Amino acid sequence: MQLAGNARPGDAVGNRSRRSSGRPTLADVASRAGVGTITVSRALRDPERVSSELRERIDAAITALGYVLNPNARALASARADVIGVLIPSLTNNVFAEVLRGIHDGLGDSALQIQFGNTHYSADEEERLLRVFLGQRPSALIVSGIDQLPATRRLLETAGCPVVQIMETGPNPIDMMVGFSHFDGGQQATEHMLQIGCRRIGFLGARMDPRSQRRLAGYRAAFRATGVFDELLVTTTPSPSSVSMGAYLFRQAISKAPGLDGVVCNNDDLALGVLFECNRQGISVPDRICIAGYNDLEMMAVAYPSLTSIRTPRYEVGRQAIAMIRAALAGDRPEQVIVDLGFELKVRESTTRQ
Amino acid sequence: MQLAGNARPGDAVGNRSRRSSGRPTLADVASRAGVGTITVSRALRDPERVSSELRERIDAAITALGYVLNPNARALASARADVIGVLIPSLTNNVFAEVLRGIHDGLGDSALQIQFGNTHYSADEEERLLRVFLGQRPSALIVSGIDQLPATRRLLETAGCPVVQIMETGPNPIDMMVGFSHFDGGQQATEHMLQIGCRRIGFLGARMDPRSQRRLAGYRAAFRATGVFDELLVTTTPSPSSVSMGAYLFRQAISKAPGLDGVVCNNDDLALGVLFECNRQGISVPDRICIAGYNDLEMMAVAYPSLTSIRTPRYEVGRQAIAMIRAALAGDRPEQVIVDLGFELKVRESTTRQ
DNA sequence: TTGTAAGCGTTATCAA
DNA sequence: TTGATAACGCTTACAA
Repeated sequence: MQLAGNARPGDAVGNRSRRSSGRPTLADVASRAGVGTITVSRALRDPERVSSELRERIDAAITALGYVLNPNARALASARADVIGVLIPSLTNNVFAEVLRGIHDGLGDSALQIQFGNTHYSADEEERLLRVFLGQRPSALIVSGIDQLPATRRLLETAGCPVVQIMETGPNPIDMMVGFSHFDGGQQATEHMLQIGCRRIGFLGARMDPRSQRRLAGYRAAFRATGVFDELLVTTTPSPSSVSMGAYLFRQAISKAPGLDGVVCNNDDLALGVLFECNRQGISVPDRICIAGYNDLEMMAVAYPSLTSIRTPRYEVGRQAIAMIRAALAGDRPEQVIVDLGFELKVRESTTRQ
Repeated sequence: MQLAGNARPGDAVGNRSRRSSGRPTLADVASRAGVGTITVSRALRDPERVSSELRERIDAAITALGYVLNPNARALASARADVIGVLIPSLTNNVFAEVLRGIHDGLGDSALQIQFGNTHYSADEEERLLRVFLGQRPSALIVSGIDQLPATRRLLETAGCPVVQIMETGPNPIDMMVGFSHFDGGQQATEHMLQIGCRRIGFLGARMDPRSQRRLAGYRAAFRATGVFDELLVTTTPSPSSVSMGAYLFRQAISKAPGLDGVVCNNDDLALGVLFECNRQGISVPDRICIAGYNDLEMMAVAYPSLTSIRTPRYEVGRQAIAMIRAALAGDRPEQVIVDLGFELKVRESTTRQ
């Protein structure tokens, strides 16, 4: 990396205008290697198509010059940026942070970059960001959930690139989908509690975005088969989810729904808050109150008592989304465009009664 | 937005080559408004410098055409991308997720975009990503911590754009710095425990990145003044931090350091794990063991007993970093290039003895 | 397999 | 204040 010594090859110094960035360009590499610029371009994109002799000379020149390709010039010339636009509703929600981690890991050594947008759970903001992203002609797009606005959906349908809806599955994919059923998760957690003998099972929910709504719907469905339902058992808030919100909602629930003997929570933060509040009030878990969370964050298994939860494959969702995009970009679009990664009910001490 | 109807103005259809993306360009806007392209460009960048009459015609044309500026072309022509490169060590660590949130919020309506890189706590990966970022000629760079490799530091010093080191402060800023002292945090938490009467205070640490090391150093320093130190009190692991790791480290600590009566934890996840383990083993908190965490995540105040922690201004660090960058980009570089945002010891039940 | 010429859509330069 | 022209660094189209 003799950047200082000869970043500017002799034959180019004179030509270099004041506008130049001063960094070596493809042309610099080409002239140093004694080949045409297009050959260097090809050597970079598809080494197979360049003779091994030239390839070696080019590689040497690149190393000597410390050359780095200018992605803006590439994007401009090819009318296509090596960028995947990712729209997710929250950064601080651990669940989406793990999706993002899966996406990054899925990228591996590919040249693709992630352009990330935080919609703050707003469909309007999602559409606004999408328009910005589209201006860059991204290679692919990832959006969260399946409840896009009609106009957003139209934009995505005509985006001219692979689109993956993540975290949920449903009937009408825009293009591809990777996720799991939130309805089933809510239902299964509730059925499990009914099975172990709970009768007055509350539902605690915060934020209540579309996925939360479907978990709630699943909870209601579980009662239709077995239990006796009471609207007072449901306690929700549009406010963001947090551990303290879990404690707060539980206080509300227990005061308005007499005989409460279990709570199905919208997510793990709420569940942890419920556990703490039970500890504080001296309410025994699981003897008097059973608790179930959603997502199965790492802490659930360690809590005392350990907390039952629905394990969701969020990291895998990110990886799978990228895998499908890379396949589509490589020309072989996956046959299965709707991938349901499922979930797993992790039964722990908080719903285990002797 | 009559995109469908006349996205391609009549006078441009014939000229448009097959390479074109099909989207309206600056030239399309210009010809529709009856002005030169450069005038449209100016109207976009600095409306003040264009007469109000032309500005109106241009705005009308932009709306009619549904024009969106091509950032790649802009970056290529100006040799400068409206991108801020952000290098942080982890995505799933809640602390950095909040820094990122602060950064995003600090951006507000500015045209700046974030390009994010995950170093996975590796200095080599940091340098590799930095080289990639530098290829895009970013408007500014944000890096985590103050322990860059010498070569990384040199790259940053010659990057030719504002650079902010975040999450820590120290003596030799590359350019600017926003953070707080981890040494002081570790020291203050430990001194607090010594004050309330603990004598055998353990230190639990995971990951042990440079910031963790300095917290540990602060912990040691607290003993120098008051307590009697014993190397057996320190239990660390290079493995990532987690709640279960907290429980695990505590089991180790209590078995090797007889008489342990308090633990200062590297972060809140570990502290929560300690609390759960104490619950599990029937060890009373704070009567027999006092606990302190680090960062003061939201759950700490809700836990039962509530957990003492060092409140760190991570969201504010992100906002402040962007504020300093925007100021520098606007031409008035902050006078104070090292900003120490401080921290606050939050004393709670886990270190409150009657 | 390699090269030439002509863009890609914007902005810097210089002139009017 | 406005505009014509030439970059910016790369890739597509076409030719050899």
